Amino acid sequence: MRAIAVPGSNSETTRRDNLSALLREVHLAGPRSRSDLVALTGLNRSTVGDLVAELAGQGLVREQRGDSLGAPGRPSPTVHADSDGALVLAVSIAVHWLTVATVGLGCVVVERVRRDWSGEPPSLDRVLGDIHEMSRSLLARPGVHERLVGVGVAAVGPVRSRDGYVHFAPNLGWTAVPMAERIADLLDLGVPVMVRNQSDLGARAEHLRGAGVGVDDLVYLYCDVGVGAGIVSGGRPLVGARGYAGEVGHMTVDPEGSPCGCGSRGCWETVVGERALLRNAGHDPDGGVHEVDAVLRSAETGEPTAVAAVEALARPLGIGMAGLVNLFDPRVVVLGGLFARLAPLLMPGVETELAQRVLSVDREPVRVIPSRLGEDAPLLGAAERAFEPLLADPLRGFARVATVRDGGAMANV
Amino acid sequence: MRAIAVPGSNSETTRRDNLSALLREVHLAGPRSRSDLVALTGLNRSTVGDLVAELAGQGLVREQRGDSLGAPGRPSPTVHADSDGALVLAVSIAVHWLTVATVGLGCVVVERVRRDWSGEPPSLDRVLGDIHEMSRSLLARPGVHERLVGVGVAAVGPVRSRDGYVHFAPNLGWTAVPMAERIADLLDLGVPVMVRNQSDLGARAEHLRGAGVGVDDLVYLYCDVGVGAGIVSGGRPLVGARGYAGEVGHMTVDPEGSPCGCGSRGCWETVVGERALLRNAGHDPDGGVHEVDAVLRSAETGEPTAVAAVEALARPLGIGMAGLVNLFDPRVVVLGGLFARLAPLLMPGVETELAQRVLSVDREPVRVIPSRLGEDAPLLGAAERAFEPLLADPLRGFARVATVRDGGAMANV
DNA sequence: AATGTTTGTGGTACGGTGCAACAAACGTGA
DNA sequence: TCACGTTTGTTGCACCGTACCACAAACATT
Repeated sequence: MRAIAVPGSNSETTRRDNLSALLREVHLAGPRSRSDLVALTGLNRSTVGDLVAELAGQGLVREQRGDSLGAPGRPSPTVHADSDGALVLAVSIAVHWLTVATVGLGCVVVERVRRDWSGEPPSLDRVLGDIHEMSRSLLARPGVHERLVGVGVAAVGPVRSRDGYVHFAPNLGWTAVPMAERIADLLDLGVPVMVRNQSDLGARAEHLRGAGVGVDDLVYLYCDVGVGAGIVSGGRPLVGARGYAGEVGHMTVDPEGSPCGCGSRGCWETVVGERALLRNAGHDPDGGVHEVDAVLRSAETGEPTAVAAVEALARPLGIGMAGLVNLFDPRVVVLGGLFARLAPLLMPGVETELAQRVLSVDREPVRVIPSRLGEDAPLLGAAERAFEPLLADPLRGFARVATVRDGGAMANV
Repeated sequence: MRAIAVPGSNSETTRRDNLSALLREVHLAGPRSRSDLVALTGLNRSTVGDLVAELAGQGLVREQRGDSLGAPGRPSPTVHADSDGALVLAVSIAVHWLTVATVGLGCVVVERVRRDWSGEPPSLDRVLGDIHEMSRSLLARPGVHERLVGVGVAAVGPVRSRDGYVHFAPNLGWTAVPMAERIADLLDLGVPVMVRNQSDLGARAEHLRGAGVGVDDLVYLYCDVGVGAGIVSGGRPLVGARGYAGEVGHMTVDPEGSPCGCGSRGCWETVVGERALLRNAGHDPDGGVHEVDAVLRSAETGEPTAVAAVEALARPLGIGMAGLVNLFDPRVVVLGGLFARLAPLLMPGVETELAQRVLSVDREPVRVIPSRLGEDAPLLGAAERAFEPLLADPLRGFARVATVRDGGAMANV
């Protein structure tokens, strides 16, 4: 017989779902009066009072005397997420830098540390060592351990969602890294470690707290060195069967094009990625962040070859983006990473291709906008992902787990 | 304040969800013993008994004495969906033909009528007239009206899910058709009329009852005259902000390619669609179904130019498919419509491109398989879509609606 | 200061599922 | 043929969660 299709509901699931809805609301949307929560959920006043009291008892939310804003009637107390009530450790691994932060409920960054790498891409051991060291200083603060509910990691390359395994990261030269397991062993915290692709987490952050708030269908295009996308469709992240969805960088755009690090040729990434920009500008394609900065500064001053190098990305970017728009029908495309920095120079060329190639149905044109969270998007997305089990079940979120590498049931969330 | 994010749960929603889970199970998976339902849902024996009794009271399911299959213990009665308990009218509009059917719960086709068009594509009025006439004979059967819960329509071209509006259908020469409204006015049945794109509905049918049963992540590639895709991700259909997701036919594959009916140029559809096949074979690109049959028969006998014409589709098909696989990370790609008929000849070339261009992470290779439902897929998907409101809320499914054009809350299901 | 409005609070009612005991229906083995 | 173990339906009751109602508290208005 088939596995459980839809597990049945009972009073426990009802309670859990309602607690989850309230905690998620104050976590994502900020402080809310209790009467607002009544209106939002449609639940009864007494029920909301009871639920909020339970969340407050767990230390997850706090209530403050409501201030009357000139309205008649008894003021409703304000409920807000307690940023000390639960914490996560968020890690963002990029090709050129590493960020580690402790983040409190409500997505409040408590403390953050960043380390830049220059020259050659760092080895895996170097990165793991840095994560270890930087985390230790953050976790040493009093009370942090007790309130820690998870670790979220944004990684370069395709990540298998089931167990946070990174099969390869061509732009870092890594292969076969059981990333979640390595980090879990390293930190030994007894909380779940969730590893996801940086683009997927960037999309999550922009959707929940950035340029895509309130937009349930968006495509987030991210360029670190390679190019990836995170897709939110119907308010849910698109993950795919194993977690590899969104690998737009390796769509073939020219069957006879240049070889790509992935083994194929003519991948989109070879014509719109960081290396393509540097090559266009006559710089060393592997020059890294400093060379990119140099090209950007030149382009901003109007230096012709630099401007031309940037603008040469616009057409293939626009053509590929048009395909993505036809595929996903998003309301918004958010440009992240390098694309966000290049946005002013890229937009005219991109818009030209979109106008020509997006299926012109009745819709208002797709809005293409730069990221609002910038380089922090993957980090904040990692934090949000780590909070997810607590938000889904506020009473069990603190349970220490035996298996610390992701969670089967929550693999595709 | 923001709109309701997550409506609260109470005992009513619990009851509704559990009734829905049971009805959906017997509708989709066929007859189930009550003890199976207990195991599947995790609900208590008494609860399942009560729920089944309520569904039986509504005439939606029936119980039969269970036959003991040599196992000890009291036999559990078999619960099966009552195919007379609820009916939908399913309509499938293709470029070359039209099918109308009444379909009972459990997706039992009660009666079906098909009409082929030859020569020029039919006018909108002709099609609507045929739908009217064919439906009337099906609906004239005694008892049909009372048990009818909805109308599902598979249409050519992008369909706006909110209201079933077809902005244009280039392969039929239609523009600006409020299809759901037109059909609702035509039939005047007082039940919701849901119009969706044929590829989206084909994907739904293959997912629920065809080649993709049990596969929660699949891409369904459908070729009627144009090329479209229906995507199921995480068990849910991908719809996009307005319902236009999956328009793969108009991804640019050659920026300088031939012009397409959509106004752009170099669209995928121009190199892998029906017209491309006929052009490759030296036939009239607009020759329609008879010319296609002629090419297929020649190819099957090994006639070289016909074989070459088919095989010439394989490479661009494989390249584009590789991009889709990288984007969606499906477990299965289902070939529908013309692609299913061409599958044996196309597969070698397609597999070559996939092997080269799909990001070779640890996954087992994507399986590319032909449709199991063939030309019926969009029809059955339309039926499934029409059953959805009943399955989601078995007690209210029979309520006659004032607004018969789709449903706001269920627009993106 | 009186009044109307809005909201929190506490007690009770209602609905849904879970549980335990019993009965029914089967196969097995003496 | 009958006693026994096993599995499952059935029934009455307990438990849990939310809804409802009445009342009190806290505000603005007049």
